[in-house]
Amino acid sequence: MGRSPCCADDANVKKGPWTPDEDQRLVDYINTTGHGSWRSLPKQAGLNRCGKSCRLRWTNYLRPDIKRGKFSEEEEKLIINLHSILGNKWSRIAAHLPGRTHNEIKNFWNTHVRRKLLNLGIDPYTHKPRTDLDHLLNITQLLCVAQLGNLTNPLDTVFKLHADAAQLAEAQLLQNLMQIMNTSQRNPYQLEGLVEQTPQNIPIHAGAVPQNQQILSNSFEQNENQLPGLVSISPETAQDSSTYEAWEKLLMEDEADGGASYWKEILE
DNA sequence: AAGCAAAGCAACCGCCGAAGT
DNA sequence: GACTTCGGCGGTTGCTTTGCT
Repeated sequence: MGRSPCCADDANVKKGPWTPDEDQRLVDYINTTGHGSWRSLPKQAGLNRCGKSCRLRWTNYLRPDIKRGKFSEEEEKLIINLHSILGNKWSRIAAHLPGRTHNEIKNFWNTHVRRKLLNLGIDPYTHKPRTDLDHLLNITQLLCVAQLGNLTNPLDTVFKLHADAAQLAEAQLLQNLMQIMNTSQRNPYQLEGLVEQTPQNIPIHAGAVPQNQQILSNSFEQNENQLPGLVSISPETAQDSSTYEAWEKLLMEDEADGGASYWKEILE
């Protein structure tokens, strides 16, 4: 059924940023009489705004119990943990962070946490290591640099660092490839074998802590010290069979370049 | 100093479910 | 039961600020 757009009947209502005067009017009104019906509030408070806009302004900005300023590390960890359980249920996450609004948390997630996890190679949707092509390409770039270093001056200590990084990346890549092959043995181009377990699919029972609740609390350390398991790529980065096509291309190019295939060697 | 791009954030939009009629 | 109203939520937009060249 849905509902008609808020205040569609009144095209004259003001939109955009709130002025300090409007804020004051809204705060004064709510402090003296309470918000009551949001739809009728603007008229009674002398505001040329729609009720929805007033509610949003109050709940996201003017409420006296709102905590403003930077998120602490504890808050960040809590958000990541809760997101791994609840998914994009911002209001439910906000309920666990006193003084924080769902809008604030959502923005914080989209601007800080999401990028941070992506940089760490963690899929912000599944909270597990990424296997999408972009991420893998970063690893291959790292490998290329390391290979180049070995060719120009194999004894140089600087390049030893590259080599170490390359070993790590290679191992991770190898594991990912192995798992891709294992999960799609019948047809290497088939993605159905990859089981996607999104946070939304995980049932939440009172008192029962889902197994993956602990994932994020130590995923940073996990990412540093051990090779993570494989998960499917996130919806936003999903490239279906193109990922495999890219791999096929890489293998073919590799073979064409040097006779003895470097990638084939790794795979074998 | 100017121009541009990226990041940050407030606010809007449209949908959903609950409650009321 | 059908319909309307309302509050709430998540996704998205677009303006402002910041950082870089």
